[in-house]
Amino acid sequence: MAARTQPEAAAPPRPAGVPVTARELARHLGVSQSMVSRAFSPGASIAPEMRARVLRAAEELGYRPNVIAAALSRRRSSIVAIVMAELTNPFYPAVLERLTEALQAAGLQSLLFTVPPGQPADSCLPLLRQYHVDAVVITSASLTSAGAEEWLGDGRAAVLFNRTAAGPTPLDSVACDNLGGGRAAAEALLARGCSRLAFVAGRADTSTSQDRERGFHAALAERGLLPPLRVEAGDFSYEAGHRAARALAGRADGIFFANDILALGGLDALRHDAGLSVPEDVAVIGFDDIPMGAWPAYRLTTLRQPVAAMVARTVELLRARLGGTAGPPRSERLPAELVQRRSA
Amino acid sequence: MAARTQPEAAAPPRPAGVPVTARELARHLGVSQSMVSRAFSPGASIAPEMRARVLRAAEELGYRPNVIAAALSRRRSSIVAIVMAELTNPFYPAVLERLTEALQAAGLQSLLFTVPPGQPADSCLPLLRQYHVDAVVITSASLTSAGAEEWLGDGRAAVLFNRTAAGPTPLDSVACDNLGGGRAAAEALLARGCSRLAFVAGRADTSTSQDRERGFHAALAERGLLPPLRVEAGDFSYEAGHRAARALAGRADGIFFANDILALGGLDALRHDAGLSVPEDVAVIGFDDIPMGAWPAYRLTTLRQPVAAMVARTVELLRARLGGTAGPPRSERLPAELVQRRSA
DNA sequence: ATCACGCTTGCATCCGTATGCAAAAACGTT
DNA sequence: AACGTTTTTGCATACGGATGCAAGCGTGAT
Repeated sequence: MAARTQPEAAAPPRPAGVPVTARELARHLGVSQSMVSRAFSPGASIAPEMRARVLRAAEELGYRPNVIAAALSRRRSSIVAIVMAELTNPFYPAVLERLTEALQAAGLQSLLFTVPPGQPADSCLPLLRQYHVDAVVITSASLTSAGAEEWLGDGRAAVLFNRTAAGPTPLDSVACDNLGGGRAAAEALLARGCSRLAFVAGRADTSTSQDRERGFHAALAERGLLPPLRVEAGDFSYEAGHRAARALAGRADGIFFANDILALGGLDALRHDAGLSVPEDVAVIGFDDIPMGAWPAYRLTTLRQPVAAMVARTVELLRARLGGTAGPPRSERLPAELVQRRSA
Repeated sequence: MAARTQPEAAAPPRPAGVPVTARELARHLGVSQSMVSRAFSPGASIAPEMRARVLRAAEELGYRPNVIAAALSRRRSSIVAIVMAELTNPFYPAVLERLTEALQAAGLQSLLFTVPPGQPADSCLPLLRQYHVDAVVITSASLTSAGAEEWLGDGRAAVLFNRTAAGPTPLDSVACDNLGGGRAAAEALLARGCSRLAFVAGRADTSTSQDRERGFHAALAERGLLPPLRVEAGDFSYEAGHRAARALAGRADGIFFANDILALGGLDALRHDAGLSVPEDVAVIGFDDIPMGAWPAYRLTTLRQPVAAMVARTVELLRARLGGTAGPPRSERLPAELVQRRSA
């Protein structure tokens, strides 16, 4: 206690930019460095008054624990890797923004990795290991099962976002109910009286495209209808949607695109290239609900992914895993919501 | 050398997921841990054969230096923070993607921070300090001069991307020649024969909006023309552009929007709300060249920012600063290119 | 009053790598 | 062959905090 008022024995005025360390703070308070450490560890064995005293002094001296050192010692970095491809699809930046915010709010930081579209996220694993990230959120890409097993070795978590793994997997995943969304799309088109339906697939190897297609098919099959026409765009891009729609012009009166960016490309092709009017000649439905779909030039009917809820669930899952609350891998499916606009 | 063939004295089969350390690798080779460290430090004092031997063994055993430990020891993390706001403006995800790639290629990782639009990046500084990031790239946000001075204390670098600081500043910045772009916009509109020009500002406190406006004004002033009408959208968003254009409908025959996302909103307002045709009744020019501007629904004439070059320059600047190649702060200005499409 | 027990605290050590310094080895010179 | 240089190598320690363990303290029960 005396230490508070005693002048520090030759405390050198620290140069700006050199951070205060726990040891220095401890010396200043006349306590041990352990106490400083414990003051900042929730649940540690420390008297409430001591903690308050340390925290107050930390505030005064501008002490902040060095996360790097903590990571080394605790073998936990509080860093979450976000692996993304397709940042050019506007759906993902929105996800990224919210995810980063949610992680920051949970005391975690986001290290961003990008992979070329279509590649599995496996190529990032060595880097992730090097950076000792605690967890990884993989979105717009997937992980091979070999990669998954390699990763989930010890206490490290992984969540697939907007993707599901094929077959049994040890990975958690959060996505929206793509099957249900596909059905809803079919129902909406049928309700409009469309009779010649078509589906435009994105990348054929993605669970999103596959599930949406399966739901779409299932709804038709239940009504005893023929399966829809099918075009594979090959890619989740405006240009791919544009090409796909040109191939369908005149052959369908209701098109369900695997996502919005495809649908926007499709809409433009139908209107500007094929000279058709939407929704009179052909109805169009997309998936995601990206902002541009709502613009007057498009007024795209679509299925909205509950991004906020998906992000929240993702962070919850991560924290549970990191906290050691094990349990079997979970596959969360949040419902998609039909947003009726002009295009259908 | 003998160690290579001698069986390890009771080397426990390491559990999967626990990484090999430099010490273990060293023991395996019968050399000191320092040698392993030096084998991985370019320019360190080590015999070429020794380095080769260590690297080969590292490959075999799957050793990768622990970046966290290295960061602690060297007081350098090889992590660059990217501070962003406005991820919903499609220009920035594109920047982010390329920046991350370029940094990865330079052996740096990107830690992503988001700040609310309009806020200075200062609120991130404590976190940046905690994470001991080496450098920060600030885009779609700025830093107060107090924040800048605080940050540039010791060896830490900062680059403003697509922003310039007001007044003298110790910060490097990379942006495109917004003034020149503004002039080019004016010239293009005048060349079309527009006589009632208008400028739509974004956030008034951003250097991008200000410089583009100043260039636009300057070109008009040089020709002895009156200054343009001016509307302040208040925000770089589609909706803001929409509102601004409605206010201008009928009062201008050539509008320069501070960026593309504003211009797209404006275009839709002019066409769908005001019933005007573009470019017949009113010509429109944007800035950035986001992908959507090229879509058939818009065909927006715009000024293209040389993103790839800007990113490359940014990474160069960062590396120079981190390498200690000091020099006075630089302000890089890369030329914008007029992309002629239908809207003007 | 005595003892057992629980809560606080400090001590010592560890996390995995980098690096200054001194010892050792390799090389060139006269 | 002896000696001065220049490389290479190993040793020891620092980086900043976390944590198991034992010592110190205060409490209640007997």
